[in-house]
Amino acid sequence: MPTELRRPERTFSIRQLCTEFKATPRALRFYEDKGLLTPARDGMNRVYSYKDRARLILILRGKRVGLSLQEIREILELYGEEDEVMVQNAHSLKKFREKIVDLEQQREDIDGAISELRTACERLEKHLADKRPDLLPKAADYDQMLRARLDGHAEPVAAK
Amino acid sequence: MPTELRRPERTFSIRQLCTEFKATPRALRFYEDKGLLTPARDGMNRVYSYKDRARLILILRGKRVGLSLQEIREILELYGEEDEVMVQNAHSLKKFREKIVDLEQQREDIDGAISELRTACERLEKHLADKRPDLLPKAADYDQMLRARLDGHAEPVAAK
DNA sequence: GCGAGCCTTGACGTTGACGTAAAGGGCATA
DNA sequence: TATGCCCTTTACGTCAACGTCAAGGCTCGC
Repeated sequence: MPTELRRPERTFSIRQLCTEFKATPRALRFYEDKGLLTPARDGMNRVYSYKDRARLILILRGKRVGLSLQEIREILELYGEEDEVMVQNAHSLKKFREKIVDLEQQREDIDGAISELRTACERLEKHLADKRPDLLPKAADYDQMLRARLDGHAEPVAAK
Repeated sequence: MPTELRRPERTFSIRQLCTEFKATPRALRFYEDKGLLTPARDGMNRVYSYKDRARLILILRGKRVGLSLQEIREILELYGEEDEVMVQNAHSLKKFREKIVDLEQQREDIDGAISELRTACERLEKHLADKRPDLLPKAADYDQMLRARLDGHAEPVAAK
């Protein structure tokens, strides 16, 4: 086989995906149990396709925004059946619309929480600066941490 | 007593707060157990002050953005002790900063999720328009629903 | 041929955030 | 005085989302 087995038909082992996304095998199997993933098999072993990987990305992001696995599954199912016996999909549509409203609400909540945390931080900082200036951490550290996180995250986690 | 016992010193029963914020008595007692609320007592009964109510609002919002009760408690504690024996608060500061980064990440996730859900909705709508136009819900309904939610929400839930 | 290291399938344990049922007290209205 | 309705505490149950063994199979390298 030639060296070019790059993007298109690549497959992944469970461990590859796990280290790539900082998940655990147990979690991936659990998602499979719940019908969110259905990787192929090579004998006994799971073989994940690029599509599976894409689904996993969606799953993880869904989780981060607070969707239940159940909700995530419903969304994912939409991207497959496309033209199945869908009569009750009017129901799905309604639920999705509601979820959008929820998420917009959540966005506001987050903005609020962020500004509150910022305030709390400022107060703490001032307090510390007054009484225990020795304990003040370097601001630069956080700049660095922030940058580090903003690169990686949902997209492949720095697979070293 | 005069009819004006409005804003300042008002107190609330557990049920009042529950119906106002769509919580359950069990939940409020649970928060108390965990040290997030400490309402006064009238004999055996809990009496919530305006400050307690404010804390409750923060608790509920914290929950909506995915904070654990533990984390929420730490934030709330900051708004009271102000100048206690705080040496390890440098640690809190660090944790809050990290949480801010988390939340900013989460905001991005939500934006992504929203646009994905919108796409999903559009596809579903088109599909339905094609095959089962009879099932299409009226768009106006959602305008209404959206408005209804954007008024109420974290602030008092329409206490009818 | 055998240990290391990957994988598999059960099956039970855990944690957080409550739900739910039991047993009782306090006040009001019929 | 009895019937509700609200409150209380104590205690056990539940649900999601895994974690954590246990027991076993494949395959590589030596």
